[in-house]
Amino acid sequence: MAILVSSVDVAKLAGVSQATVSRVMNNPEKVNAETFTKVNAAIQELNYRPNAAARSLISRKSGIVALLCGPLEDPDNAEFSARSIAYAQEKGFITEIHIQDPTQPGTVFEAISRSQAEGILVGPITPVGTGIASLKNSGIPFVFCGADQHGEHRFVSLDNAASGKLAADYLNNLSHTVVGWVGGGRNESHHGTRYRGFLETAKSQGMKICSAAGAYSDFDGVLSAMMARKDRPTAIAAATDALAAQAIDFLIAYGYSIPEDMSVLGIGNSPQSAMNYLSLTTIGLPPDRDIFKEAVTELLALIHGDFPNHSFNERIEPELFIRNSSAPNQK
Amino acid sequence: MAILVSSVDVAKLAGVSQATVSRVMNNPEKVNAETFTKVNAAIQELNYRPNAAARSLISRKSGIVALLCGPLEDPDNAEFSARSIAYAQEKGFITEIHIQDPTQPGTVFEAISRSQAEGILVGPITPVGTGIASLKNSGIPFVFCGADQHGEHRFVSLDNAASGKLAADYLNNLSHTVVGWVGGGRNESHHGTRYRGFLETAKSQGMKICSAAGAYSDFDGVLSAMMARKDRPTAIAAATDALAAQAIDFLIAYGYSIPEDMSVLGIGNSPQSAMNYLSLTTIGLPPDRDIFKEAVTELLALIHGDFPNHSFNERIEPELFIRNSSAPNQK
DNA sequence: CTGTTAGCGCATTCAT
DNA sequence: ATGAATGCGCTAACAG
Repeated sequence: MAILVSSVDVAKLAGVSQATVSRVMNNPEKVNAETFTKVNAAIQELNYRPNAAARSLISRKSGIVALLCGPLEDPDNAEFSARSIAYAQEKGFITEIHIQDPTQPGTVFEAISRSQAEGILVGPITPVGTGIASLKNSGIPFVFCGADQHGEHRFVSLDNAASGKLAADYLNNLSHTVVGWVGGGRNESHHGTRYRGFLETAKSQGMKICSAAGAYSDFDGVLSAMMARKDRPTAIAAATDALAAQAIDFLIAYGYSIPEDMSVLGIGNSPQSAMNYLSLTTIGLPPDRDIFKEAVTELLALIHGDFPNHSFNERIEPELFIRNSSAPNQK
Repeated sequence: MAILVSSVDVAKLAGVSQATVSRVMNNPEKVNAETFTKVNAAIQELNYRPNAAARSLISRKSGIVALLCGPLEDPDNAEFSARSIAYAQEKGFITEIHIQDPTQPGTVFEAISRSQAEGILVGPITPVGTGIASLKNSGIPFVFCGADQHGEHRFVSLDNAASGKLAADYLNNLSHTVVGWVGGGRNESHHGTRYRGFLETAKSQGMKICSAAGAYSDFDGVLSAMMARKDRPTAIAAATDALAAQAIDFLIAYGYSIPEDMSVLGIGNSPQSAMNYLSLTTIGLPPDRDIFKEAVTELLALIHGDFPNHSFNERIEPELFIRNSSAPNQK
């Protein structure tokens, strides 16, 4: 923010009042043609740029929306921000990003509550009660997108519990009776919800579950422990496609063939999962649903004061995308 | 930005002057203990948050750095922003992102020049002369990271020309004489530089080059055209790992085995390339170099007014990472 | 059509 | 230690 020249400087050089400079910037039609060119010349000469802070101090609008999500190294977070930013920018908003530190999930809420943002888009995060309360108290409108929603807030998301159920049902249909789960240890709310949906259904069908509290950091150790068991699983379901991909990476390194030796199932239907070198069977949104666009649209409507009272609770039924990482149990 | 309550409101409730409220926020040690608690109580009660716009209007500091890069669907851009944002946030800065629309590469520079940002980090983009000039004129300090640098600006980047040369040399050593190139048609400056380095070296070694102006959108058509030739290549080099991965995806779909039928080589040494299901031979930075951290550090030093005159021109020698997507030519 | 005036919310003198 | 006054750069009445 290097403001070297103010509208007063321009006014002096152009020999007009500061208000006229302001008019040239905002209401050009309400100013005489020759003064307009005169002022514009001064603007060019001094390379004048209006101070955004002063503007928003008056208008109470910053033109900024805030994004809140986990580290962008996680492909789910990357996709969330990529898509949301694109839509917001399309609508004329600048986006500022706040990354939640998994080791201190609470701190980010303070900064975001103090920000100049006109609205907040909450992506996949580790929920913190006081943090959500802080958001609410800030008075800034917010919408959840992708993560599970806690409390009575607006949200749009894949039905995570149903996705877990679908994963269990699918593996059960393939006759897998001992199955692993990867991702249960992560704090993101939607991971847990997916796991609970999976666990519940799998248990009700008499399947045996090896759960692994897998973080990205110690993935190999976690999966080693799972596969070292005498009754090792014949299939692994993961909370996300990225975790499923990591599982495949591990299994290849340890000599397994996919899907002959092991079936692997993801959740998310990420672009990556469709690539032929991965070809991951996964569970995700119907292709015609774009939750990122829907979330941004809702948030901007809130910012503009439209439909302040209409409800926005979109929990979307998942679909199964069968590819080459899964097969019937051979044993 | 929903400011419901100002420092004046707090002052009234606490029975003090507005200046005292300000002191409580910024110089707590310079205020009596009991007035401090009294004011704090009022702050809590009214849920007061200082207005960031008013603050930066006075201090001329926004605590914001701007990022400029291409669409985050490109993994290179995603990595750039992921890493940069993390470092900036670590240092107490909020990051706002500006995405360059490849179809209108010039427009983004206007918005970014007007932003409140204290500094700009320029990532992989399509360079536009007037845009760069606009950045310079804004008076906001900026640093290039990853992309090729144009003019006498501060930058840190892989040596893109040398990377292209290294790619050609490596394929030549593997006895490939007819080789394809993917990515030459993209506008990002570093893609072009990689291509020129590749082309020059390949030609000097008598190799035959099939260049494909590949965009992400019509990738299949472009690669089909290349592989339909009678003298189809035995190896393909790509401007980025992501393009190389797409090439592999295509080749698998068309029945090729990697590397038996075709060698594929990327540039970037992305995290993805090391995964066993891809195992992409690639060219990238030495593992001990972190250009994102270096760029952010340099930018913050500029913002803080440190070393205003020291040079920052880091063009880094590439390394070769041999994995399983490449093999000697069998023909 | 243009100039004058009055704040937006806050930090910072200067008095007291 | 605290209050009154000033101004950051700008927009929005209000006069003329």
